[in-house]
Amino acid sequence: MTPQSIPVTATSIVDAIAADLRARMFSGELTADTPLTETDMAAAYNVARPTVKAAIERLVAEGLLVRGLHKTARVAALGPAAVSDIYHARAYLESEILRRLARTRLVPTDAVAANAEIGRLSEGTPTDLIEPDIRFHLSLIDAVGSDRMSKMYRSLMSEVRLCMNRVQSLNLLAPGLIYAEHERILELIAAGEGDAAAALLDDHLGRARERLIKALGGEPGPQADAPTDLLARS
Amino acid sequence: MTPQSIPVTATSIVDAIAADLRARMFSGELTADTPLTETDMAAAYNVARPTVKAAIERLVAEGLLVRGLHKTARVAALGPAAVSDIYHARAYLESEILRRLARTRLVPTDAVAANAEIGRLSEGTPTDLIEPDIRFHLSLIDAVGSDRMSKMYRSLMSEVRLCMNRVQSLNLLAPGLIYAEHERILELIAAGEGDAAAALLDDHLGRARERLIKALGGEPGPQADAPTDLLARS
DNA sequence: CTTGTGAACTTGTTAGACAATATTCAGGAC
DNA sequence: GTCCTGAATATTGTCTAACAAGTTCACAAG
Repeated sequence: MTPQSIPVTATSIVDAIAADLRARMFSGELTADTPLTETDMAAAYNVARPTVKAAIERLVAEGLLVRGLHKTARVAALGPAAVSDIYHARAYLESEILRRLARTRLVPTDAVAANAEIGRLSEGTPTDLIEPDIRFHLSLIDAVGSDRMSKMYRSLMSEVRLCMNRVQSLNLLAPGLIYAEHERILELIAAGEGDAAAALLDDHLGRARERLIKALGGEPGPQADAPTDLLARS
Repeated sequence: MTPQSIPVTATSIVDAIAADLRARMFSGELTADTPLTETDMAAAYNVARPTVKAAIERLVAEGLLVRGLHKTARVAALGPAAVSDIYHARAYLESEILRRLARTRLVPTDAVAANAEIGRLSEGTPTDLIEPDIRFHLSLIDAVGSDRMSKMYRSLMSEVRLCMNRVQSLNLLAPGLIYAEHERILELIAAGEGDAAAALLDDHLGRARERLIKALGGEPGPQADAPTDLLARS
């Protein structure tokens, strides 16, 4: 999957640099608010400035970097508000997906395999659970076969991975509970109970959201969305 | 509470060119498969090639242009498979949104206004209905207050606008019916009947999808899209 | 008719440069 | 001492010119 050679000769240099920067952000080497000066990056990768500039702009479009006009790009510092938005969006996308899967009672085999791996890793460190957990949710989305849905959800998950390495104390994951809830979700899909599956997922993601926000030092406000612009219609 | 959001239009040349190209694609001036050669565009806009290159790459990331390595970028030719994918994704996003809105029984005022405009335009040409129709659906999404959901839905709608001008015979829109169904959706939200609202929207978008696919000369298969020439990016 | 060869065109990337803007830091006013 | 002001520095936005690498198409050879 990941292009292995750090020397940037694989496909497109811009692609390679963007992929490398992404990996370094996910691995925690590049922490939040780390500035990525174009000239420095160009020197580090031994390429010209426009090349690394294109890679940076791509990551800005993905939301992993932030930059203002004439300002140095920095690794996005996803705060409580961003985490809340990301997890709400995840819930919106995935709960509807569960309803559709439940209609056909189709249980993706990849999701089963990913959760089985989570079950086996109950003794490992919480960090090891991140990858299989992401695979579990991604396989559910991919099962509906919509390229655009998969792409959108992957974009959200990349932001999740970015803010995951902000909290060193990853005790926000309870392996046994996660495994059990995933398993229950798969059962509800097989049983055709879409509403129950969606409700459980809402709870599942809602608790993860609150824990992550608390770990980031924010107030876990249950909603705090849509304050204006709404009117009851009689 | 919100410290930012002062609408200063800090515009760069790249942004301006990207916006202009987008507008020209939506207006139908740039039709599907139109090649956008970098040197030609640079000459047309009287800017350097890297500048227009950045604008093109941005539109490629948005899915409005397609390009292979070392190949000229062209306006995306959204075929039946792409339209099916786009409308399914729309349904996934928006039906869940309707369920959440119905829980609080809050009807966005912008959606009411947009549909009222549709009602007044029942005599106009079908093309005039596109803008208010898009505004109607966008206001529903925006009402939940998730920046990422709004961004994702806007991305889908930009693709919709792009393939709209491929079909000159826009008789796929029945103004009266659209107005009535929109109104019914708002009523169901106000009544707290999320399931019914989601089901009606599914039908609403499903019929629009089939008409559009038929107008593009494809088979309106209910699901099961064979991935064709989507996103040649490596 | 198929297959290769080559020229023309286009993009990928580099180098250096200049202008515009942001940031920083020193110095002066109170 | 603190705050404001302004110049020096740093960084990005954009341009010009150029070369390398790849694609497309016409055309000739088999």
